[in-house]
Amino acid sequence: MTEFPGLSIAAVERDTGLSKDTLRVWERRYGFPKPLRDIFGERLYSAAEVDKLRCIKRLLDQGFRPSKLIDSSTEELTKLLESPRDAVAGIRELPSELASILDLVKLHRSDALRGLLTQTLMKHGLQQFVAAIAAPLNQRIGEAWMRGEIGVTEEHLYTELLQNTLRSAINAYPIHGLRPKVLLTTLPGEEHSLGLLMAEAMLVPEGARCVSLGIQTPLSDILLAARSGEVDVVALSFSAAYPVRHAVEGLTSLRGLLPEATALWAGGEGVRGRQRSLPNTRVIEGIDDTLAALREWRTARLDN
Amino acid sequence: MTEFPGLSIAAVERDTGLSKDTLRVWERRYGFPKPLRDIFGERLYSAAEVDKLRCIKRLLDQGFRPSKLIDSSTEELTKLLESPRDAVAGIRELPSELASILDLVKLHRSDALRGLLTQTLMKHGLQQFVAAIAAPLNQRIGEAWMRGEIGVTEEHLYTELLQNTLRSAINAYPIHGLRPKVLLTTLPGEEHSLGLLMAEAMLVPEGARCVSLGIQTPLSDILLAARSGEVDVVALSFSAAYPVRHAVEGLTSLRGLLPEATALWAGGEGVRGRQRSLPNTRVIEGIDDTLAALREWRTARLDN
DNA sequence: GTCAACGTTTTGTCCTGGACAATATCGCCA
DNA sequence: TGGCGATATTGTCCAGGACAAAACGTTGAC
Repeated sequence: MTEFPGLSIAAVERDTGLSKDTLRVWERRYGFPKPLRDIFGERLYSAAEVDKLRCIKRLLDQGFRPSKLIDSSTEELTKLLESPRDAVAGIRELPSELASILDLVKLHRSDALRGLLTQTLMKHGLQQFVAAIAAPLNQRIGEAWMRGEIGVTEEHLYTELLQNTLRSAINAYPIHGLRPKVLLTTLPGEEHSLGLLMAEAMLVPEGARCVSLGIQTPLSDILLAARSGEVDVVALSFSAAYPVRHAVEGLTSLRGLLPEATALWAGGEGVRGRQRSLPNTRVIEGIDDTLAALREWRTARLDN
Repeated sequence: MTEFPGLSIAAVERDTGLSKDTLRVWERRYGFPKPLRDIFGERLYSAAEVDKLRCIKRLLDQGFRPSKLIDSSTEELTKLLESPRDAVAGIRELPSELASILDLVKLHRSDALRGLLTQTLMKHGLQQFVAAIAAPLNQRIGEAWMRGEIGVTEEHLYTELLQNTLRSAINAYPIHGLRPKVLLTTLPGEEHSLGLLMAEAMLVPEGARCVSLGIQTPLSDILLAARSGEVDVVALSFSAAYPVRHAVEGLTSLRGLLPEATALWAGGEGVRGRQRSLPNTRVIEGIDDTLAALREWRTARLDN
């Protein structure tokens, strides 16, 4: 490896998501980061500094304040990232925004809805937004549709706009980590993609490397992709509408064909409470449980 | 509607792709843009300024220099954008990027692919990206899939990532204009959503107000939405896989049921060359034709 | 006339250091 | 315990200076 000189401030902005202004003001106030300068006084950030900045950014998104983090070492920060994840499960009463969104859906106020979704996402961060807003909302919308309170149009509109919001946020994450590499998709016949998208939204901020294939990938192609791509986890989503029998059959046969080292996760209403029928498969009970599954995978990997 | 005060510099950066630094230095050097200031001296850009900036950015991407453009009116810039698109921007050497993207798809390099898509989009602007990159690429991928050169996995991966990229860009447009209000969807049975997304991506930068319902909206619900929502145009997308007979039948019956004042557009491979069978429906031949259809609607509206 | 080399202009990005709005945190009192 | 000002923290904005990289224009040799 040739000694690399360092990253420019623009590169660090892209890689960490911290604005140039923020990087400069931190240096002024806290003395970190303290990048070298090139011949002409421009900042050159080291790889170590960028790593630490990435950790800090992630903790920031979880509600920590910069001053509490900036003096810690990268190791301490990493530990903090892994262990005490109550922050996400914490604050749990956001019914006001939830109701507002639901109202806008019923009124077809698509512009306002788009704005409110984005705004709510910004305010709570991606994971909180998914866990506390999007997931409950999906359920409400589904119920309302069953009761005939809302029509197909409203449900479609909501799905589209939520998809835009989530995909924007996912796409904006500068670096999708390394391990585990998670392959996300659904079996043929499953029409719903929101579950997949929500799972991806939970995983990406944790530094998991997500590869989504969207819905309806044939079993043989899932296997092919999992084998050729050095995939650590195959994650499938099943909506309430998916026949349980198909889900269990598909998962069992997939489990038999996948390499033993590859984990298999199954989530969504369609498999809720089916852990007993699915040995060697991790059934994810509710969107929060995604993070638990991830933590389990990581600790298991440390022991080996 | 309440009079909106203006956009902050951060909003304009997101909206136009011009950095804050660039915006400030242009103001200093050229005297444009010259935004108002709020109580506390912060810039507030008007909608007109942002429109002009968008034009300039697009021309910049085509090889013009700022100093030659900055004194022209928005009308002159628009004319420049429309007429000599192929003459000046004869720089149609996009096959290199196209080939790179195709290679990355084949190699499953999802992270690199994501980066390249975003980067290419930034470089060419949303509309150019769709017309010159995304649309041809779709065709290539489709052909390669038919010939067995690529598998389901690759095609799914490509679709997902392109969707992320386009939805991010669409979602980033802060103000979706006012007229025409366009309702985008597909008839039941259509599985492909990329055509819809590309159409939306072409329309949104033109100031059309797009409401997408995603795929597979029943005819009755399309009618309901069109009537209740004061929709000017209903736009449907048909992939090559969609049975022509169904398309023609669906469109004909929809045309009969929609108010006369509501325009009906149909696009995609599935209806290409079918204008003769579809009176009072505007068949959109190719993605570029979307803009022509929009222009027609607007001039027709002026005459009335 | 073509093309390479070199000086000039244009243009985007980076710099410093100051300021302030928005938000979080703390201390107080009911 | 819970509301509510005071205070501290933090991100973003501003001005104006500077310079590297790229585009442009000119010259001269072949």
